[in-house]
Parts: sequence; structure tokens; C-alpha cells
Amino acid sequence: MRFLRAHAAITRQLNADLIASHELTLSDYEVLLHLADAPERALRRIDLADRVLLTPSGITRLLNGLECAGFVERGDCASDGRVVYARLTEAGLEKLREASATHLAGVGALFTERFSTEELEQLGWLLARLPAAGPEGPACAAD
Amino acid sequence: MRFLRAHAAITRQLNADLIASHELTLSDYEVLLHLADAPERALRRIDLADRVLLTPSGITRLLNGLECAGFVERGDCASDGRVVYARLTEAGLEKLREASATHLAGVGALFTERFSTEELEQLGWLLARLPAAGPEGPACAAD
DNA sequence: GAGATATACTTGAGTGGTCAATGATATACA
DNA sequence: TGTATATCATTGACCACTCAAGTATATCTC
Repeated sequence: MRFLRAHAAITRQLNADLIASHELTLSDYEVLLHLADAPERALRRIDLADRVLLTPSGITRLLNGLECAGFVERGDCASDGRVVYARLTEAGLEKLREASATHLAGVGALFTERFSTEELEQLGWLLARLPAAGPEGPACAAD
Repeated sequence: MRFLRAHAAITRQLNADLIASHELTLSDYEVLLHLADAPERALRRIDLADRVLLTPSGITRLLNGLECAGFVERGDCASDGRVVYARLTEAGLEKLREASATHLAGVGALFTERFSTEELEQLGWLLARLPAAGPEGPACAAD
């Protein structure tokens, strides 16, 4: 209960901050982040879906927005005609850099300034035992 | 990051379980739970909004569904003409009882069986320091 | 007691996402 | 080689929710 409330409140907050300052959804941000971290700055849509916990159709629609804004571009795969890569553009990388300032400040206010290093470690350790918390993604150190 | 992922995955899971077995959203469930715990089993809509972290309009629409299903009824307030109470009906209480079996089993699988009592305490203690985690609500012990 | 201001709720329009169905390609195997 | 099955992506229909605006009632202050 408290866990659920806590998260809900936090995501809202971070999301609102991001939208207010950069017109980017928290999901948008996460997608950009994962792309920036991937080899060639490109990822198959389905892998993206896995990483940000969205359905494939959610990813399609989200990427429509980012492509339209010029932050991400589509790319075909030579060896598999079914896949369509999402590749981060220079503009997207730039946008991510700007947005990360906001986001990291928000995260800082919520976590870093609120807990000691040991507490953060403890928290991370506990949460890692939840299913689907999955392997480390980019920027885990900060969150 | 991990925190956000963990929560997102968990809420989805619990929500899906609840919908599959009782056609109830996780928010619906939380509303019923708060009502059951309130004096007279009734709450002002705005208080409900605070407790389940939804906007007033979200509550209005959610309650439309629950009223339509007969789980909640509207009630005027004698001393303040603006407020409309949401009161849990017998059917609603019954529904809550059924649903809580599912929900608590889900929570159990995710938390209770995964952490020791001390760890749960630790987790609760850490999370309580997050903003908006707010005061204890009903059933906090289990979550 | 008459505004001005604040509070409780609802509504219309829009958003971010889901699910189920579809099309296209890839893989496995008789 | 051809058919069955699985996988990747997209689309249409829908849902839960938000925001901004509107209505109605309450409270405060002069």
C-alpha cells in the first residue's frame, strides 16, 4: 500500500516535471535513455518495449511522437525484414541531455537528498528481489 | 530506475489479477477498501481523491462505474450542499471481501513470501520517508 | 447582507496507454 | 518444398485518467 502510493506519487512528480520543462513524458525519457545507452544508439522496438515495460503497441505510438519530433528515426534491419529499429538522432541525444538535468535534479530531491548512501544501497538491494525489477539498466546508479 | 520499474511491474500485475478475477481496477479496489474502513462506510469524494491519489474528476468517473455496478451509492450531506458522499453498499462490501482474497494472495506472492518480517519493516520504514507516502491507510500491514 | 473568494463536484476534450486482430516476415519440419 | 507456427510491428477500438472550464454551495470581510 505505502509502496504503491509512494511510487505513484513519485512517478507523477517526475513525469510532471519533465513535461513542464521539456514536453517529454517519463516514458519518452526512458526510451531516449535506453537508446542512448544501446550500441549504435538503436534498438528493436520489441526490446525497447521490454525495457520500459510497455506493450509493443504502446511503443509504436510513443515512437510516433518521438519520430515526429525528430528525436528518433526509423531504420530497417538488413537480416530480418520484420524488425524496425528505433535510432536516436543527434537532436534526440541533445534533448536527452537537456532533460536529464531536470530529471536528475528531481531524482536527487526525492532520493539522494533524502537517504544516506547505505540506505540507498539497502533499498536497491531489497527492491532487486522483486520480480521484473530485472537487470540493471542505464542510470541505475542515480535512481 | 529500479524503483520505478519495480513498481510499474507490480501494479500492472496486481491490477491485471484483479481485473481478470473480479472486473475491478486496482483503483476501484483501493476506493472500496478506503470506504470500508471509513466511519459510516462513507467518504467525501475529495477525501477519496486524496487517499487514492486521483484527481477529483478521476474519482467522479471511477465512482460512476462503481455506482452503476451497485457497489457504492451517492448520499447528500446535510450540512454542506456541495458535498456528495460515496457510501459503500452491502453488495460493495461483499465484492470487496471476494476481491481481497485475490489481492492479498497477489501481495503475498510478491512481498510476504519474498521478504522476511524485518526486511518488510525496513522497507516500510525507508519508504515512509518519501514524500506523499502519507499516513498509514487501511491494510498497510499487509502491503 | 452583499460581494469576493474559496471549496466540492461534474463535464468535455484530450492523452497515454491497453487489448485483440492483422499483415508481414522468419523458422521448423514433414 | 510447402505448410504450420512463431515473431515483429502496426492498427482500430477502447479505457482510465488528466486538465481546464463550469456550476453550485459555503465562508469571509466590509
